[in-house]
Amino acid sequence: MARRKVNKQELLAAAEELLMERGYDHFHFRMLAEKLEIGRSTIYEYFSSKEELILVYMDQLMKKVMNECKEWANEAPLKRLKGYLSIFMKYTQIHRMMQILPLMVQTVSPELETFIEKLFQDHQQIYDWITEAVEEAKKKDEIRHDIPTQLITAIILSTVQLPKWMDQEEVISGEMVFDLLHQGFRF
Amino acid sequence: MARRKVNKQELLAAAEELLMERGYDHFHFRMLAEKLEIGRSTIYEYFSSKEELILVYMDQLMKKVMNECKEWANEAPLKRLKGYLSIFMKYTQIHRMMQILPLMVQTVSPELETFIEKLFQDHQQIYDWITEAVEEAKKKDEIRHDIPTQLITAIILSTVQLPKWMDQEEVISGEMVFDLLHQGFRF
Amino acid sequence: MARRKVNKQELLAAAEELLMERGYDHFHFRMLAEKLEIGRSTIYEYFSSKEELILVYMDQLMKKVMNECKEWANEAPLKRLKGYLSIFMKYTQIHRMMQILPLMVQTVSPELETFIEKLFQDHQQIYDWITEAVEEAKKKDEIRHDIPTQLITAIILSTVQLPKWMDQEEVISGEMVFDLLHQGFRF
Amino acid sequence: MARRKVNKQELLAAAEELLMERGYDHFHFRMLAEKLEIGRSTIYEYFSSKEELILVYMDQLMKKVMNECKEWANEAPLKRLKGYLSIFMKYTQIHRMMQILPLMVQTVSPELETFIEKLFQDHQQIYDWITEAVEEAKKKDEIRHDIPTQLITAIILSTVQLPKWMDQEEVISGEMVFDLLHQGFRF
DNA sequence: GATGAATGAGGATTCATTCAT
DNA sequence: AATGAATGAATCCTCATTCAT
Repeated sequence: MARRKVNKQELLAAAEELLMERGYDHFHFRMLAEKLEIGRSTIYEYFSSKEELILVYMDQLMKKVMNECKEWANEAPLKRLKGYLSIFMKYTQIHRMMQILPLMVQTVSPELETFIEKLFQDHQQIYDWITEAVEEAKKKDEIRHDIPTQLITAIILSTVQLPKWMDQEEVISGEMVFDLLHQGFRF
Repeated sequence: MARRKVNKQELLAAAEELLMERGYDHFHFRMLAEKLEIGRSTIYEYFSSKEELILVYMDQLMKKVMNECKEWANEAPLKRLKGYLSIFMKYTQIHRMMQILPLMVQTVSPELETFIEKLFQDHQQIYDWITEAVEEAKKKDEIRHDIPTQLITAIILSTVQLPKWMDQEEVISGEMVFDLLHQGFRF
Repeated sequence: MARRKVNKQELLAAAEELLMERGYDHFHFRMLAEKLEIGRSTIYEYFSSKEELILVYMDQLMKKVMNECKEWANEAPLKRLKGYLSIFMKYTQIHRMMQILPLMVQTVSPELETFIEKLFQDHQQIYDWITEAVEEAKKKDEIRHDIPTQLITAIILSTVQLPKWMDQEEVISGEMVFDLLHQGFRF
Repeated sequence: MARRKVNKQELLAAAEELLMERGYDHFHFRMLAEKLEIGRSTIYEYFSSKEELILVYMDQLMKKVMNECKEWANEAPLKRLKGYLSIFMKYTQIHRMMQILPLMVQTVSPELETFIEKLFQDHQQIYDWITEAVEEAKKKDEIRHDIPTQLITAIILSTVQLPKWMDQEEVISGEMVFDLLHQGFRF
């Protein structure tokens, strides 16, 4: 009776909030429907299953991150790494997402499996971009050779969730984190 | 009928495995019972609810981590940090656990709320130990003053999940990660 | 927007196909709409409910069968029976329909109940025509008196579904089935 | 609170009644649960899905029919046919069942598909037994050679639903139907 | 203790149907 | 006349939990 009008983006935005607040499995269509004040079944006009909605959401998120990463593609390797790092710190959700993904593989319908694979590939792509930058930097003797590339890549990726570990709303710039990793915290 | 003897520890160990494999929400008593070849209802002889089991598991894990941390209490601050870091890398599960915890607050029965609070306090305790060590080190001019203590603490805590980001079985020592954070990756 | 013109007959024809393919309960308006490439809600311009559509379809089918039956009305009883039999074998759908009908009684809205009754009456009418023919034939000593009229009627009606039991495309003439029932299969 | 005790057979028996009364798709677990005065979810302790329950029911029915058929295996062909015919008239449900089966193929999970195939094979088996009997009888010149075996088989199978076409409770013996098919209804 | 059996509460989905354009 | 969008009611199913033995 009440509300007549939703669209995919609105749904995805509301879903993102809930997904972050409550986590993957505490995320129900009932909640989503209540939040938007629409009927539960309305959601099925836009997404054919809960899984599909989540995957579409993840896909959009991934696309945004990848596009931002691409903007740094032509920069010098260290600058590029700094850029990546700032991006990751901005999209904290990605980390949760990559934890959820493997769990979904078990539940999901075959049609959606391709989707999941694509997301894994995208993630791998990002991983590879970092690796490349690190290796270029090593070639230019800008990064120590005695630290495995993998470890550097991993530590940069793990900044994704730095904000979670910090007290509340304290804002930390990518700049500063990069500096910490680059120079070390030694005096 | 008297199928098998079990005990709390066995239950907790099996629960840990499942919890790590399938995540909090795909963790069911049915699986747990099957894994141990016991009746589902038997579990209730040991834990009065699923939540309780999980919280007890978390508590034990936390205790282990805290005890290992205490062993380093009298070391010099930098050495202590290195020690902490190695511990965190060993107990990757802690990270997942700290993600689950806030979700549980919403669901849990009042009696267990105290339990959750205690876990948060424990976590805070660990956080404080790191903070202390960082600050001592700063006082001794062993750590740069221009980096917020909070950020250093956070980055040390976030190593907890480094192994997750790394290619499969590649083993990274706490030593090396500490060195990376300490000296930086610059050439 | 003005996607396509449809009319009642087109709808009924498409409905028949689906009804035969998928059965009463797997018959959905969504399918019907897709098949005709029209909007789902458009169907409601022609039929006020799913039940109504099905009943109208049945009614038309019944009318066709009855009309064909009437064409044999003035023939000699045995010839008439042979005629009926050929008709029934042609309209296999009738059998399914008569199975569905009793199920609908339970679900249908009061306005449509009259409709259903009418269909039952039509069916009864056909039944009566056969009965009449059988009895006339008995009177003329063309049919054995020791077999209950009811049984003969029933067996003639049951030929309706003979084609279903036969291997795929094998065509059997009404002529031959009548001969089988008439002479028996004994050598 | 109320009733504590059901078993598979009780469930299957109740299911049969409902299945016959309401048809395949108007058959819900809610009804079944209400009929037995048990909780709906209790049914899932015995059958992992609605489809499974129905298939198990069908399987049992088929087994009964086949066993009764086997009892006639050593009789002379005509007597055997008479036997079969009586059996089919007794198990009217089989006809409905064979109509439902093809519809289920589309809905059912892969594990149950094997089940369905088996049922089809069983049905084919029965079909083959009739065919054999007819052919033996033909060889002995007890059945006319000018009627296709297939047709005779089909007409015998179709007796399965004779009772449905007859007025209410009027009982017709297999004996009599066989006689009708054997001698024909001609005077 | 240990268990099998029963269940309620809650979530995902489907589908006929309504309604504003 | 035709439709897209929204929805409620009904269904299947899962799972933590209880209870009698």
